[in-house]
Amino acid sequence: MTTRWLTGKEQRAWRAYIAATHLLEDAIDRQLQQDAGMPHLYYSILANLSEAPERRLRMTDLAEKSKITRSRLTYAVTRLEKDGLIRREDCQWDKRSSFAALTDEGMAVLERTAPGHVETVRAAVFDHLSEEQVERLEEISSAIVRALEGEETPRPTSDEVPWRRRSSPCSGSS
Amino acid sequence: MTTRWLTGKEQRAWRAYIAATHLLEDAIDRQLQQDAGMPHLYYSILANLSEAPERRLRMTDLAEKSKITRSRLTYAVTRLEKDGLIRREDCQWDKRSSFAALTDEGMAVLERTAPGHVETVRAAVFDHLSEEQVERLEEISSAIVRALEGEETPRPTSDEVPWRRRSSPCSGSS
DNA sequence: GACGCTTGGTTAAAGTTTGAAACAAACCTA
DNA sequence: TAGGTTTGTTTCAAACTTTAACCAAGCGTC
Repeated sequence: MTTRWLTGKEQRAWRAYIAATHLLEDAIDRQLQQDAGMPHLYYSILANLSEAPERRLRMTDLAEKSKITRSRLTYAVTRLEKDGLIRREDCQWDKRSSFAALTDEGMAVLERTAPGHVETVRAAVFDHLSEEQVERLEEISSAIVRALEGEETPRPTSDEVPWRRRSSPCSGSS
Repeated sequence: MTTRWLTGKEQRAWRAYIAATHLLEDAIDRQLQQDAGMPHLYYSILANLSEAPERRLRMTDLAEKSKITRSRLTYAVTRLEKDGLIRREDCQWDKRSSFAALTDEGMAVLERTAPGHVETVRAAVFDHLSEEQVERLEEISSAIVRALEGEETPRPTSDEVPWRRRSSPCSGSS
């Protein structure tokens, strides 16, 4: 099968995209490291928790929301726990599970540093985009996410299991 | 100064963008690790070299093209040199500099694995975008790059030095 | 209710990245 | 041309990521 190479237009778009994402991640990491003492990933872990019911999530759910592996999350949470920004809690319903819960101090850090973070994102991205471009960015990004979330396990080989992950059982109400 | 928070639209775009870039980098890393035995960054270092005159670049220029720090590049080149895909060469004109040059074996690896890489990029991105969206993606990405390359050194504090990096002196002709 | 499979989470070791500091060659200037 | 500065690169330690086990708790079933 002959390769479907990228067209000139696609190639330009691809290179610009790669450059943009790398520069952007670097810039955000630098800013957050400076102002919050942690890289972007760790910041968004805290942010994810802050939006969850009771400001806590099971490790697996948090990993999924953060799009990272569980082991990577374990390391991050250990570090953030040492810093006093996160607390681990046991799950009553499922003795295997454990929660990561945002502490008050963690919430405080988040509130203190959010403005600077938003400002960085604005300065790097949204201040330079028209409303129409913002919409396109969302469309394009979503298309990529769909394409990549669709495949998940590359080859189930036999029957296509239309398996749905059950929604987390014990992140329920008060 | 009151924070200019992201609008709902911007927030959706931002989250989709973050998710897309992370999933995409992961997918590409997995594929290249599998097929070429190296992560995306290392692959694009080789790719950058393959397009340079004489298939070689000074370390600093290569770092700049690859949008990474020099120390990160040093590590990567050391590894790729061990693998026999890159060779270091001294610079005659400036004894401080050194070149990284793509070996024939490196070129071969690139040629062998490029089709699979392109296929992955297509499957994740371009197969799902209209021509118009590709153009927007390029526009948007370029805007971000401009925003971030513009600032470089955050605060020259005193006078705005409109300093231009001189183009690499010894990546010239044969 | 013991076997086996799956899920939730951690650990250990190897690999990579970062950021600051070290070095050496090149440059500038009095 | 001696002294200080800039530039190109590397080195080192600490932080982070990955990969492949590992353990323990739930689940299914015979």
